[in-house]
Amino acid sequence: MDSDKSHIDETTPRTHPRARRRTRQRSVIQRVLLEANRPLTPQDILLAAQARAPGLGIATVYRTIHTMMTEGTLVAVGIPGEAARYETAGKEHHHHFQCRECDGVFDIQGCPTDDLVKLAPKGFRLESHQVVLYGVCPPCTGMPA
Amino acid sequence: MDSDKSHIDETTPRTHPRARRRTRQRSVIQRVLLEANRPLTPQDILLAAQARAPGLGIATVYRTIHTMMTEGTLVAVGIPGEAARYETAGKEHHHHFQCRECDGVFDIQGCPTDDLVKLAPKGFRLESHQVVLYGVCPPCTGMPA
DNA sequence: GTTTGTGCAAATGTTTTGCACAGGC
DNA sequence: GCCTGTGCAAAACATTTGCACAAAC
Repeated sequence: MDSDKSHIDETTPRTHPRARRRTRQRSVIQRVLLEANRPLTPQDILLAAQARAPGLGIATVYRTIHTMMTEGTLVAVGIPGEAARYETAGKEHHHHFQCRECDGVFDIQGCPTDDLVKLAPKGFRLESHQVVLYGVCPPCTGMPA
Repeated sequence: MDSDKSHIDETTPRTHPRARRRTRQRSVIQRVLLEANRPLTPQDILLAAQARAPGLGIATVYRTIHTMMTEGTLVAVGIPGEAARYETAGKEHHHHFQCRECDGVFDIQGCPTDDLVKLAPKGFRLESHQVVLYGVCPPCTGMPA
């Protein structure tokens, strides 16, 4: 659906059927994650990445996720009972809102860090935290987005 | 590849090969959930329930989880990248702490509700929320529990 | 040359579903 | 009798891993 060279530098020399696109798929995945302004599931990432690099496999998505999480450049966002979603860690510290109507996840600003720190019981070393708000997003309440 | 009766003594009245334990397994599962004072994974629930009702199947665990979530008597606790954990909803409102060393999840008391309410952007209808703190638990820091 | 990243497919793990049947009504 | 809950097994879906080989160095 897109001629590779159109927007992917990827310097693809296009030699054999399957001899190409051997350049860092990771960069493709990173771009997808950077451009999304909300957490994505592995499947979301796969689909978006395949649009840019056809043939990219799900294994590469998972491997890249793990690599980036280890590096600390990606964070997992937990949504109860659902597949994990991931987003780049570079962003300003923030939290999420999930709409129970459309299941969409939105970034929200602000964080009562000081209040959360007080929650950690004695003896527990607090390193990070996550807040998820649930409710209904503007479109789903009938309001304009 | 095992003769059923060979090792399932388990107080099995042993009438027919599989004519027994036909009573509400759900009550067994509910008891397990009530007695646990922390969120459990479906596998945790299965093991604990099987100790009380041998032969109870994983499908029953999942079906009961769904039923109870629909009723609102069970809530899912989201831990990024891991299997969902569940706990009874009746408890006092609280949140969780997960140790990154042992992966254990602990209940913690207190909740800065008022501060969290302020986080919801205009137009978003806030219905509930969840806070997860991450760090290291006392045993894993070398301190006595 | 060696090392690394990748696609593919198989393996593993998790959750859901179809079905037959026991128990409660 | 009918309805519901259940065990079992298979299916569906999610995630990880082994392997061969191309690309990068």
